[in-house]
Amino acid sequence: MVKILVVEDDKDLNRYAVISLRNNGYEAVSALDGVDALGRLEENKFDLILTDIMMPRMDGFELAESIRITDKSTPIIFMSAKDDKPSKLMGYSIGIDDYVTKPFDMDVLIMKINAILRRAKIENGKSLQIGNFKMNTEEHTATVDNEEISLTVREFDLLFKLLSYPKRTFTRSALMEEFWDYDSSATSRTVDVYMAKLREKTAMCDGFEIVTVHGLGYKAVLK
Amino acid sequence: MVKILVVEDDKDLNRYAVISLRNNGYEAVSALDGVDALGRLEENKFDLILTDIMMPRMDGFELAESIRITDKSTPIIFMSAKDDKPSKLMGYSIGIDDYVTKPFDMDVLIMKINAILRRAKIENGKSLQIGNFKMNTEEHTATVDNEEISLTVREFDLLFKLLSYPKRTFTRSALMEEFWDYDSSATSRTVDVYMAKLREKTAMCDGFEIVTVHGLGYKAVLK
DNA sequence: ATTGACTTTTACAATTTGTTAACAAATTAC
DNA sequence: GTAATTTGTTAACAAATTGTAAAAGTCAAT
Repeated sequence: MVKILVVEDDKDLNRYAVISLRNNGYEAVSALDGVDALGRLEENKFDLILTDIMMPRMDGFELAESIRITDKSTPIIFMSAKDDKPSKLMGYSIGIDDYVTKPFDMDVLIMKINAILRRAKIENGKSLQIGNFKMNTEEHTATVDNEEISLTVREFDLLFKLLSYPKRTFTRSALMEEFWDYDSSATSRTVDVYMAKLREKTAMCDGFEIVTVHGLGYKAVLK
Repeated sequence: MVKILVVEDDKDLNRYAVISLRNNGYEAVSALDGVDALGRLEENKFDLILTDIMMPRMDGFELAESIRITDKSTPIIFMSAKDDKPSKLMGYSIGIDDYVTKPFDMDVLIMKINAILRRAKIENGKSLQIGNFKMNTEEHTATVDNEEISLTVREFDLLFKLLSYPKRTFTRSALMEEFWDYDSSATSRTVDVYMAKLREKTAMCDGFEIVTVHGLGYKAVLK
């Protein structure tokens, strides 16, 4: 599930944005100003940040700058009543991804978010087909030659991730960071066990193969 | 040099965009309509496409759709006098990255382009090509004439480092400090063994050579 | 409480990689 | 030119990583 942080001091607008995002299949969390937002960011990892510019305590510029110090990649979209050029240029120079002026159309904003997430390669679940193998995140199903194979949640997540980025190598720790609880004490060897299970379960797949990158991790390779 | 294709039938605006982009350090090529654009795209690879919507022969929607059939990744920005919502939604659903309405401010457009290109680059890992040899850190692959050669993590790291700074000499201790654990007790002679292995594995490469700098260390030299 | 599905750990074998030592070859210092 | 030093190369051994099966742990549903 894609997580979006909505930072906006106008409670009505905040609520409207959060609800619209949820209706569009996103997980949305609200924050009322920059300071509040930084707190949320410490607790959770978000896939995108949608923030107002003018806010009490800490404004959008300061927030974006503060985020970009440590995090160069999480997409940031500014929303503001200000349609002035200096604000836009300022935002872009800090490293934001887009800018919408209030009042904005929610449908267009959703599309912008989709476009940016697609570019950032954080897609909101979908289906995937490689050779005779299909996966669907909404139904949580996986089939080989239209024959369903049962995968546990972990297996599903890991396989979907690997297949979403074929050829790209993932370290065990990267995978665990993504799919295991922050405080999980599981050994990284656990990943190996899952890979063995996945290899067994996907043995009949003709389109890909799970390859070990010795000393690093695993990757899916198309064939 | 980043190459941008400007597709716009209004010759004055086309020229203005091309010149502005060039002034901002981009290489810009102009096309007058969708058909013309597809022709340019066959000749050349572009890093971004900036296109009008309403054009004779083939409009922006058809062009974007046609591009997205084979190419899911090159960023596309629509520019149009139409500020209507259906056009925007239509564009985003085809898979464009952004939308600017005419008359647009060139400075803001430049910033948008920068933001999108930054995002598009973060997406693909660092890669490197020298002659018939390619390396990709994300995939952790190395190929000579598109034939994959297997490198261990150490070999990969060392080679990538040398090739990232051709002609620059690295001492054994500098390399070990970078790629070995700080408490590693390995002799610096170990590096020599790696260089021997790398020379053997990259013997077929026509673009570079690993050269010993007697008394100092090693460097990659382009040829 | 028991079952059953799933997750995690453990242990050991198999495999791959890293390191060293030895000697040959090349380079430099004298 | 010769000795001293540095580098190239190889192969053997040590160390680390990975595969796998089985045991143990967890947790929710009955």
